Amino acid sequence: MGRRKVRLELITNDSVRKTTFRKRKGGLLKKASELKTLCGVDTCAIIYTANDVEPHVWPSPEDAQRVLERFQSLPSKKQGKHMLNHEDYRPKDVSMLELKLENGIKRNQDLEMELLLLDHLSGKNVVDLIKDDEMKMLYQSVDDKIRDLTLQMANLKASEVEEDAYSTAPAN
Amino acid sequence: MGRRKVRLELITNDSVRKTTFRKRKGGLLKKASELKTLCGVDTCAIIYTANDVEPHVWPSPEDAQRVLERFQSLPSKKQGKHMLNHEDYRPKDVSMLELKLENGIKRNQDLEMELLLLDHLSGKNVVDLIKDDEMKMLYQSVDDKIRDLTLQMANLKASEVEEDAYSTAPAN
DNA sequence: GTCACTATATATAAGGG
DNA sequence: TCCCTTATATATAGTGA
Repeated sequence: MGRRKVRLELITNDSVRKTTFRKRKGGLLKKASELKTLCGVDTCAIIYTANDVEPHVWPSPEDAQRVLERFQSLPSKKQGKHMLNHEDYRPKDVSMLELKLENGIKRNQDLEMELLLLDHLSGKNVVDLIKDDEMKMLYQSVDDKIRDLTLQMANLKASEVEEDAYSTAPAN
Repeated sequence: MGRRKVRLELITNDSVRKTTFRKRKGGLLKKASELKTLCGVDTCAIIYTANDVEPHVWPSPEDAQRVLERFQSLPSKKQGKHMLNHEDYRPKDVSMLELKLENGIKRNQDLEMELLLLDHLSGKNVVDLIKDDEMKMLYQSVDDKIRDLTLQMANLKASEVEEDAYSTAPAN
C-alpha cells in the first residue's frame, strides 16, 4: 500500500526495515483495536523484538487490568488429560505425607497448565508495550504466587521433619 | 474501508458482526504475516472468542515448532528481582535437605517466571488457530515438564524419608 | 531517526447470488 | 452463511525537510 508494491521478503536495509516496522506495527495495533471495538472480542497484540528482552504487550490499561483479574481467577479446570498420574513416580509407602505433597504437586500442575497457554504465546514477536504500572501489577501478582508456593513447600518440608520427629523422638 | 465509513463501536447486528469479524480477522492475520516477513519479527496473533474456550493461535507450523524450541531453551534468567527470598519462609534448622528443596523451589520459580509472561497474554482475545499437530506437541512438552517436576518432588520426598531412616534406623 | 505528504496498494462495507 | 464484486476508506512506500 504505497507508491509501489513491495515484495514479501525480509527488508535487508536496516533503517528501512525499522521504519516499516514502526509504521506497520502502528497499523496492526489500530486494526486490532478496531476489531476489538467493532466485534467485541478482546484483541491483544504482542511483539518480542530481537532487541528488547521484555515482550511488548498492547491493549489499554483497562485491558491489562482485566487480564490480571482473569488470570487470578483462572481455575484449575481444563487439566483433564494433563493431570499427571502420580502413582508412577511416587515411592511406595509414604502415605502420611502424601496428601500434602500432592497438594504441592497439584499446585505445580496448575502452574504447568497455565504454562501451557504460555507455550502458545511465548517465543512470538508481539505488538506493543505495556504501561509501567500495569507491568508492576503483573509482577506483583506473580510475586504473590511465588510467595504462596514457596511458603507451602517450606511448610511441607517442615511438617515432614516434624512427623519424623514424632516417630522417633517425640517433641520435647 | 468499504462502501462507507463505519462508526467505531460494537456492531449490534449478530450476522454483520460475525461477518466483519471473519473478514477483519483475516486481514489482521495477513498484516501480521507481512510484518513478520518484511521485518523479520516473529509475529503471532491470538483470539479468545467468547464462544470457544480454547484460545486460537496463529503462525505457521514452522512457527509453532520454533515456539516450542524457544520455550524449552528458556533459561532461568530474568529472574532477578523476582527471585524469592527463601529465608523468610524456611523453618530454621533443616539444613540437610535444603538444597534439594531449594532446587524444587527454584524450579517452581522458573515456572512462575514464565507464568509472568503468560500474564501478559492470557485473558486476551487473540487471532487464530493452531494446527492439531502443533497443539499436540505443545501438550506433550508440558506433559514432559510435569513429569519431570513430579518425579523430582517424589524423589525429594523419598530422599527425605531415607535421610530420616539413616538418622534413626540404618537401612537394613 | 522522525515527521509530513501523497500516490498507490490494500482492506473491506455493502450488495447480490 | 459463504462467496463474489465493487465502490470507498485506509494503510503505507517512497520522498523530502
